[in-house]
Parts: sequence; structure tokens; C-alpha cells
Amino acid sequence: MLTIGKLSDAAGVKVPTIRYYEEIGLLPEAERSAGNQRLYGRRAQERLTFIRHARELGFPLEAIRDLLSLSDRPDQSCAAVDAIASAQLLAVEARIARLVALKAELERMVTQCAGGRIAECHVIEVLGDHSLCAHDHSADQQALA
Amino acid sequence: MLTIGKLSDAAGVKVPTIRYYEEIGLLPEAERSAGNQRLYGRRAQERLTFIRHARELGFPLEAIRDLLSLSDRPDQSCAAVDAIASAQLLAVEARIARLVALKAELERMVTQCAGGRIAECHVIEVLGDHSLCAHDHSADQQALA
DNA sequence: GTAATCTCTCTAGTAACTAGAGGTGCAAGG
DNA sequence: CCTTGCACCTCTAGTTACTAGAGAGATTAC
Repeated sequence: MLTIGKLSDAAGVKVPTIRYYEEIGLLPEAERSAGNQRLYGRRAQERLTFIRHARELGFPLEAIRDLLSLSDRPDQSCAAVDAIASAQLLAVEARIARLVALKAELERMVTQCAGGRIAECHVIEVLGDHSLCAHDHSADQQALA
Repeated sequence: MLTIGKLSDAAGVKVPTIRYYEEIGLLPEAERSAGNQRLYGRRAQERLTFIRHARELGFPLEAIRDLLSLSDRPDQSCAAVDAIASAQLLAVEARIARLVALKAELERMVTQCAGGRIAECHVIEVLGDHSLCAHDHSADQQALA
């Protein structure tokens, strides 16, 4: 059995984060030692590694919650799993498209900065006047998140 | 003079967001009508449009705060402005690189899903066992944010 | 035995808002 | 003139996924 610190090292997830995952129910309540310290077995470690890996792939915790409960039902169809992963893929693609557009605009701004006074700075100018901007980036707040 | 609702429509920023910007000091405290309602002039509208545009380009509010105070000093060198914009460009490029790697991994996962049972689902398998993953994506939590 | 390191709980803070409750202002129709 | 209804006010709390810190107890190392 591992203490929370050992589990933290083993899974690559910080100690407070592990406690947080328990609090929101992503991890089951841990067993406790005589002195009330959390103890973890192999199952908990696997589950935590699963979570970490999914987080690294950008899955939100709610999606991970769903994936975990699906992975607990190995007999069912994996269509739901596929749907979650595909949704995540779409989200990632949308964010990339959005960021690539931003990158182009920022590059344009930065390369046109002549290095003079702020009064003539292209960066400030573009930010202040939307009509100077190359493309229309409105109504896409959520793509940034 | 515009009421907060009109300003919201004019600048494309939601009403509670405008109040929030005032609260955190990005916008100066608005004048008030006899009935205590906020009133805005042209300067406030320009400032809010500047903020909105910078937000659309992904600048964090703290950077926008700096850009605003720089734009209030038109005589100074625009080097600081350029530095903020360049930092933002770098941040965007880093996020793109990160997301492109995630996209590849997700595509690999999704296309290998055979549509069978969860027990054999490649998605669940990869998430559970990091060694099945194509590349090493560790220690890059901040690139996602 | 004691000092150092973990671990415990609890609260509060982060970014950038969003949602809702409960109450006032104001403009237009009847 | 009055009322209806929308816009506005303040304040609190919630969102996501944690992170930081305080103050106290548990373990481990020497």
C-alpha cells in the first residue's frame, strides 16, 4: 500500500490534486491507516494514471468521469467511449484552427511594429480599431477556452 | 451618453462583463445618472473595444491592463508593447504545437477503435497504459491552459 | 528521543467571467 | 396618470481544475 506521497510520485500527480480528485468523486475514498493517513492499492494507482493520461490529452474532468464509469463496464459497446474521444478530437481541432488564425494576426501586428513611438505603434493601433484587423474574429470566445 | 446596455451592444461585450471590468479597474468608474445608472461616453467605448479586441486575440487581462496603460503614454517607445505582443505570439505558438500533438494522439486512438466491446477498446486501453501512447507528453500542463 | 518530513483538514485564491436573487429606474401604451 | 415590462442596480455564489497556506497530528531516520 502506498501513502499519498508515494502515489503522487508513482502516478505523476501532485498530492493536493489527488485529494481533490477524491473530493469530487473521481477517485473513491481511500482506505486509512491507523493514524488516519490515506493508503492506496494497485487499483487506485491505475485509476489515477488513467485520469492523468486523459488530462494530458485535454479531456475535461467530466468527460474523464464518464470514461471511467464506462471502463468499469467492459461488456458494453465502446460507442460511447468513441463518441467522447471524437468530441475531444473535434474540440482540439477547433482550438487549433482558432489559434492558427490568432497566430497570423499577431504575427502581422508584431512584424509591422516599426519600433518607434507608441503613438504610431501598429500593435496599439490594430487593437484600438477593429477595422484594421485582417480577419473577422467575433463570437469565438469559447474556442479559446 | 450610452447606458450600459447600449454600450454592450455597441462594443459587443456583455453587460455583466462590463461591470466586471470596472470592478477590477480595467475600465474607470462610470459616471452615473440621477437614478444611479452607469453612463458611458466615447472614450469608454473606445477603451472597451480595445479590451474586447485584445481578448479576442487571446491576451490575458493583465497584459491588456499593461497595454492600456502604455497606450495612455503615446510618447514612449513601443518596445514594451512589442514585447507583450511577442510574448503572446510565443504563447499561442506553444499552445498550437501542444494541441497538434494531442490531435495526432487522439486521431490514432479514435481510428483504432474497432467498434467492439469496451474490454477491447483501444481508447480505454491507451488511456490506462501510458506505454501504449505514441509520444511522451509529460510536464506540459501549462501549455494546455 | 527528537528532528525532519509527511500527512491531515480547512479556507481561500487563481482567470475571466456567468448566473441568479431581490430590488429600483425609466419609457411607452392605454 | 398609471401600470406594465424591460433595463438596470448590488451582492453572492458558481464555474474549471487546481494551488497555496495555516496549524496540527503522524511517521520515519538517526
